[in-house]
Amino acid sequence: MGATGATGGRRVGRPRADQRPDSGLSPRAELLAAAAELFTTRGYAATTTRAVAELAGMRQASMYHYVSGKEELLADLLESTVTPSLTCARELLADDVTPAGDRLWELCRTDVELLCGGTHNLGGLYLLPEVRAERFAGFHAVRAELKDAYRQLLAATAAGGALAKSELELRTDLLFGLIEGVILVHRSDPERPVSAFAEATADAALRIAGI
Amino acid sequence: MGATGATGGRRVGRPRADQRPDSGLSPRAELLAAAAELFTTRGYAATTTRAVAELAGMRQASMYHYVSGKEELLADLLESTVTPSLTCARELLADDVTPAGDRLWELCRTDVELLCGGTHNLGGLYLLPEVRAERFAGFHAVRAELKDAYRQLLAATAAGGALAKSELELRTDLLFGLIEGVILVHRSDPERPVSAFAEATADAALRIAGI
DNA sequence: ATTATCTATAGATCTATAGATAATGC
DNA sequence: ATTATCTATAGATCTATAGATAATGC
Repeated sequence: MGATGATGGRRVGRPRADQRPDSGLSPRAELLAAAAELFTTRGYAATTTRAVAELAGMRQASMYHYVSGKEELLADLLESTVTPSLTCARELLADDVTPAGDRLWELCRTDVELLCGGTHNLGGLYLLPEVRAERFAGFHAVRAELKDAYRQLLAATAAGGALAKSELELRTDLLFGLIEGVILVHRSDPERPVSAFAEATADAALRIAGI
Repeated sequence: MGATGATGGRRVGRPRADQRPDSGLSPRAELLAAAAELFTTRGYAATTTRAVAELAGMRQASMYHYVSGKEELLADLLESTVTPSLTCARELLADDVTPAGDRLWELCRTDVELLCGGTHNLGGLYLLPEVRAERFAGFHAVRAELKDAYRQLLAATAAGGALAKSELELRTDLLFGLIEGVILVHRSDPERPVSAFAEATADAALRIAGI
C-alpha cells in the first residue's frame, strides 16, 4: 500500500468533493488514465484540464498538485506506449538462435498487439498532430530506435540482406508504415479480435518484406 | 474573371487592411488553403479562426462572410480530399478489359499520389481525432465507398476470388490500412519523392493481397 | 504539522455578432 | 445602392495561481 492508496483506508488530506469507490490507482495514474481516454477520443487540444481532472475524480485545480499540465500527461503517455515495444525489439535483436524472419514476424505481432490492445486506443496518440512538437523529442527518439530494430531484423533476413541500402530503407518504411497503419484500421473497427488480426498483420508484413 | 477575382482589377467593397499581391484565388479558396495548412500542421482544435483568417489575408471576423466557421472548412477539405480517389476508383471498376490485379495496382498508386501529393499533407486530415464526429458523415460515406472499391477489385483477382468472405474482408482492411498508413510515412519524411514511393507502395499492396 | 484537496478568481484567450466604413456600380 | 471588408466587443470559455479547509499524524 502506501503511495498507491491501494487499500481503502482513509487517506491524509481533505476528502474529494466527488466521492467514488477507490480505483486502486494513484492520483497520478488516475489522471493518466483519464487523459488517455480523452486524448484518444477527442484529441489533445480539444481536451481541457477540467475534463481530465473531473474524469479522474478530482477538481480542475487539484490536477496541478500532480502534473504541470496537459503536456506532461501526453509526454508520459507517449513514452509509456512505445517502451514495451522497444523492450520486445531489444530482446529479439539479442536473440541469435531464432531465424531473423521469425523474429521480425514476432516483433510485428507483438507491436500490433500493443498498439491495439489495452482499454483505450493508445496507439491513437501517435496520430495527434501535436505530437510532432519539439517537446516530445523523447518519444521520437524511442520510436526511431524501434524503427531501427525493424531495419536491422529485416537486413538480417535472406531477402533483406540482398537489398541495396536505399531499397532496404524503403522496405523498412513500408513495413513500419503497415504496422503503424493498423492504428487506423483498429480505430475504424475497434471490435475486431486483436490476436488474429495481429498474426494476419505479421504475415502481411513478411510478404511486404519479400520473405 | 468575376467571382474568382483572377485579374488584378479593383474589387467592390472595402479594401483589406493587409494588402497583398493577388493570390488568384477566391476568398473562400484562400480560407480553405489556409485551413488546410494549419489543420494539417497544428491540428484542428488548436487552430483558431483568427489564425485561419489572417493566414488567408483577412481579419478574423471577415471569415464569417464566407463560411459558418471552422467545421465547415474541415468538412469541405475532407470531402475534396477523397473525391478524386473515388473518381479514379469508379473508372477502374467500370473498366472490364484490364486485369483486376493491374487495376488494383493502379488504384493504390493513384491513391498514394493523391494522399502524399499536393502542397500540404492533406491526407493528414484523416488523422485528426475530430474527424470521427457525426458532423463528417458525408466524408465517411465517401471513404466507405472507396474502401468498397478496393474490396471489389481484390475480389476480382484470382487470388482474391479464392478467399472466403471473412478472409476477403481482412485482406481488404490490411490493404486499405497500408494505403492510409502512407500518410504516417509521408508525415515522418515529407521530402521523399512521391512517384517512386507510390509505385513501391502499390507493389507492396499487391504482395499483401497475395498476388 | 502535514497533506490533499477544495473554492475562488485574475488574466488570457477565442467565437460570433453588431454596426461602421470604403470601395465600385448605376 | 451594393458589397466586402473593417473595428469593437459581449459572452463564454480555459489555465494556473492564491489561499482556505478538512482530513490524518504525532
